[in-house]
Amino acid sequence: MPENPTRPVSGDSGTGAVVRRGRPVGDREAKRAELLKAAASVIAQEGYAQTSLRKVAQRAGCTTGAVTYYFANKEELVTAVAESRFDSFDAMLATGRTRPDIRAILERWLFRTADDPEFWPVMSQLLAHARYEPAFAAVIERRYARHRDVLASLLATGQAQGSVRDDIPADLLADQLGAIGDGWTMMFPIEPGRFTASRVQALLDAAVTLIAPPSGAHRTSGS
Amino acid sequence: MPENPTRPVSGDSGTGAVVRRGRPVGDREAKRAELLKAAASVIAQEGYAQTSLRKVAQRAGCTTGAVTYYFANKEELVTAVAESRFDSFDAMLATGRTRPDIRAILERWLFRTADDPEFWPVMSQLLAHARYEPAFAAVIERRYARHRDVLASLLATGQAQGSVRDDIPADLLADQLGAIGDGWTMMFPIEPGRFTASRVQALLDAAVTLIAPPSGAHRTSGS
Amino acid sequence: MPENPTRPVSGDSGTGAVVRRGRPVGDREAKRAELLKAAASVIAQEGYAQTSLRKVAQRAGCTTGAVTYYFANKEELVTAVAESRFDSFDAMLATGRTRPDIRAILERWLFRTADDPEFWPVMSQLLAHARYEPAFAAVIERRYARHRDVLASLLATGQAQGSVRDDIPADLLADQLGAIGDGWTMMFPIEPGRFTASRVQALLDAAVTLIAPPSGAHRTSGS
Amino acid sequence: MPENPTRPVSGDSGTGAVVRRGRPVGDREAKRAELLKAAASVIAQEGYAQTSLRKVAQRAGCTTGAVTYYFANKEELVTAVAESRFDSFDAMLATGRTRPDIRAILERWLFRTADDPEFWPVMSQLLAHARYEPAFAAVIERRYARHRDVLASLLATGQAQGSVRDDIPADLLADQLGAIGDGWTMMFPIEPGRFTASRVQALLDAAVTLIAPPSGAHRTSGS
DNA sequence: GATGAATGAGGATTCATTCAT
DNA sequence: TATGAATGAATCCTCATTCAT
Repeated sequence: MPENPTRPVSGDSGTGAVVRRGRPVGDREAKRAELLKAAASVIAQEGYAQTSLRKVAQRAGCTTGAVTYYFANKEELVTAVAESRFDSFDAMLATGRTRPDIRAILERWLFRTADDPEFWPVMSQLLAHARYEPAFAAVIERRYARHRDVLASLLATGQAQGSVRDDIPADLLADQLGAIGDGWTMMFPIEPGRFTASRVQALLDAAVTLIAPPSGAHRTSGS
Repeated sequence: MPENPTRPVSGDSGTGAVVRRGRPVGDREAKRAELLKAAASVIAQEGYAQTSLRKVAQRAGCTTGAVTYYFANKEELVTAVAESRFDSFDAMLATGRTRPDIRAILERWLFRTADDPEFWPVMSQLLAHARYEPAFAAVIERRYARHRDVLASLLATGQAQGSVRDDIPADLLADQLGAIGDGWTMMFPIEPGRFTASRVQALLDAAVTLIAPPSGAHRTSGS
Repeated sequence: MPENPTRPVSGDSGTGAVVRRGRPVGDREAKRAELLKAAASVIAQEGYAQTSLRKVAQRAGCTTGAVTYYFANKEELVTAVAESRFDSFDAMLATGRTRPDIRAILERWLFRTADDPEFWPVMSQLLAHARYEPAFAAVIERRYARHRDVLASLLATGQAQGSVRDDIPADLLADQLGAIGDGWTMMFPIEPGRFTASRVQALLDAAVTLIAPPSGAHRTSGS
Repeated sequence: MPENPTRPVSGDSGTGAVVRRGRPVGDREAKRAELLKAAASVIAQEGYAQTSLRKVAQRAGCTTGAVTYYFANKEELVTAVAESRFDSFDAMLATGRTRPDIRAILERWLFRTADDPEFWPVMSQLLAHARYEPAFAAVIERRYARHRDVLASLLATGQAQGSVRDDIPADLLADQLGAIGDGWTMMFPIEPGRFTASRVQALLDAAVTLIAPPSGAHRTSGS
């Protein structure tokens, strides 16, 4: 009988690369990552309510027994999916952290879809379900708080440099931008047609203008 | 074990109406509204994924058969719930339309919870599920488009009057505010503790400041 | 009220095999055959319209879940029943093929009940339902065509040997005999009392006389 | 409360014409005939297993209450459908009874579809279900016995006139022809494509040849 | 370590029937 | 006379979970 598989994964497991350190065979983490990928895929394509362990197993090309072997139960699987998504989001934010270009960061923040088209659908499903799965809500709360802190300190830096308006505290600005990101996360899967490239650019310009210092305001164009 | 089906049920169903076999007064719409209320309540408290017709029936104090009598299937029920929620939101917006105070409108818009504490949870569940129920996504799209138009024209009026910044087109501003509202709709059920009255006021102030004309910017306080 | 699902079931399921949770010996085909037998039995005794997966499960001494585990859905189960019936009919025809006695063959063909008293009722139910289950009609068509071919070639041989009238093409004779078999298949379950042994013998004699060469006609006696 | 509606209809009600004698309004029999037609139509198109009172009511353009008002229960409705089908079959046979042309009679007997394309499907469904509905089997038995008698006496007449072979008793011949008719009744709905006009003619010729006196045998052609 | 057979509760939906109006 | 609201059991099917192998 395996050791209790309830131990959460804390490594970066969201980039799709299979992590292989030490023993290269029978890698438990690799198998878990594989299942997480399959689970995220099912959630994105079928919706949380229609996600079943059976479908995840089929997508991963294994048996139902394997899923419950690697994850104690459904809740644990879903929670792990959430963790891995946040990992991948964190990795995305970390990229190019060298030059803190506020526009580039916002772009990644608000339209976090570049490399992973399933990111938005998955996150919207997880967010919606968080309220009803306490262990799961905890993950969201913890990770979101961290994100808000990162974003707030980024904005504070911007305010100190004069590139961000300082008539609103950085933490409130971070909350507003976070809410905008969440709002788009929800709407994008429903109305993808409304989010053309040019519309996204215009929305981004508008967001930058909103948080720019008053003197730096510049006219943006609608779609 | 089922009860003898020939014995008429005479218990109180909760609304004070006595439930009987046979043909009661045919107030079809009232009964539908009652069921919609029950459905919304279940969705809010249990989440969409855990909502079943059986639970809705129990909450409404009737049998499952009664639910499927009034609504052809689950999809129809849920879609009707969505419509009714939008109706109540529209009614809320219409109230006090006489003086278009931008702050009051935003308050109602972004924190649409005053009279209906279940509004946010229900909407967040419906939004999340819209993608996977086409008939349902159609309702969302149609209603949201209307809302955005209303908000955009409101903001355009504000721009003409000088109370709203005009360096961003009204439709883009409306989109941003809509996204903020959706974002909070999602987060509020997950982290209600974060949305204290004072924090909500601060967020509202910040939002007003964001869309105010540059010259009218005024310092807001964080939480 | 359901029993505690953690307690393993240990009762005898009727066939002598002890039913247990977990992974038993994986004799998939044997279990399927067992379920098919149960299904045929239910169809024969209750009629297709009153056949449910639950009844099949009860007859087989297992749970409904087990049935849907071995057969994706009802249609697949019923189709498999049809195939297995045809298999058994084919096997019956093949028996004693050594001496092609036309009367013995007809007897087996028209009164295919010798070893399996449920054969007629099952076939009549399946036949009647075939029209409304395409996947199922396909099985019937394919198998019936083969049977007609076998019968026609048999009759052609008889014609060549002079034991079968040759003023009617063999394929038409085969169709007529096939129709007679189907007709009796339908009527036997409804009026079993009419099919006494002597009446069956008389019908068989009459059928043989019908297809005998004119010169070989001999007087048969009624019931 | 209406009088007990269990009294069976015994008039000719199968030609589709609405019977109106005496009081022309509120004609109970007319309404029943209308419902019977709807029921037969549903049985033919959906199959017995998929026939529900609701569907019958929809097809007839009335409420479910109306159906249970005119027929005590489903069994009574179905039994009445059977009676009406036999009525229409009897009427068909009675037509042109003046000159007892054996071939014309057989044609009507075996291919009773000329004026009512739903006749075969309905009869095949009713036949298949008869075994499991005693009240219903009784109707079948009684009516079939009458038909066999009619056919047997017809054949006996033919034998006396020398137009039918007399080496097989008339009652056995009638049974065989009846079985052929039933067999085709079953197969026609499943494989309509096999029953082309020319094939039907060939089958008919073959049947006539089968029962013709040995000396009168003539070569028929296959399809 | 990993499988997959089996479970049984619960899912949505359909149904024949009842009966107050 | 005729309606249609309401019932509750039964339908097929899916599910997370268990566990002998």
